[in-house]
Amino acid sequence: MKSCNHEAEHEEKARSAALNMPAEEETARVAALFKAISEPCRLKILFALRQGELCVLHIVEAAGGTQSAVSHQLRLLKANGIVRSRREGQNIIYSLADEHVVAVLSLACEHLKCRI
Amino acid sequence: MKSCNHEAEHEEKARSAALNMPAEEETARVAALFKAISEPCRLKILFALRQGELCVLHIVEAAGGTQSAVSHQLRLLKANGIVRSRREGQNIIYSLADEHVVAVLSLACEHLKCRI
DNA sequence: TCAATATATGAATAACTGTTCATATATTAG
DNA sequence: CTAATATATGAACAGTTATTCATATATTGA
Repeated sequence: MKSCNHEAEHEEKARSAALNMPAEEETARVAALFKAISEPCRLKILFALRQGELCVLHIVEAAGGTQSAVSHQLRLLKANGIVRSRREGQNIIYSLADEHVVAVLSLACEHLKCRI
Repeated sequence: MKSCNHEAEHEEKARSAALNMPAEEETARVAALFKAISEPCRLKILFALRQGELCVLHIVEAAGGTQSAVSHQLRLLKANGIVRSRREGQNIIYSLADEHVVAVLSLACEHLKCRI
């Protein structure tokens, strides 16, 4: 495998890109955040939570799917610090974890021309 | 499965969330876009392309991995409208497809405090 | 304490995805 | 035309992930 022989300008870009490539760990962390909204099932859950905090059954109503499937996804989202939860009587109330998450969802909404 | 009996405010939110939930197809489309940057291997490729257009081997240099793996990922990215390509002699030159993609990557960079 | 409700979770399965290896295609130089 | 270079791609495999089913736990009301 040999480096292709474009104009030097391109070589320059390649070097620059390699140099500026973020650290492995950072890349993985951001990738994980985006992964949360890269599956429709989770994206819907997070969209629902943009309305404000919701209990599990209300999330199920809004986002669809079975209680079990939603619960599994919520656990995953929580494990990745994307949602948080608190108990209120019989219910567990979920909400978006931080502004980081809100910002990413806002961008998604812009792309969707979302009216939320 | 019965609707939980929170305050009416919560019921309201659930209805609103269900009502404002984007269409299945739109959700899938956005999910696909974010999916592209939800795996380190692709995220690196896209970061490299923020420098400007690059041929495959230069992408390999910058993002790592084998030529074959990168080529497979490029095909996937192109199929999803995230990168585009043009031939220039022996080389195929790739670039980010549109401002949509640039915006998403910028957000990722902000989260990373990326200096690109 | 007992029944009902809300939520979580382990195990199994099915579907999906990334990588590798070998090979094919396309372009250019000689 | 031939050799070398650049890129693409099919098949196989491994790893990951979403869903389902059954069941467990926790809370409340009677």
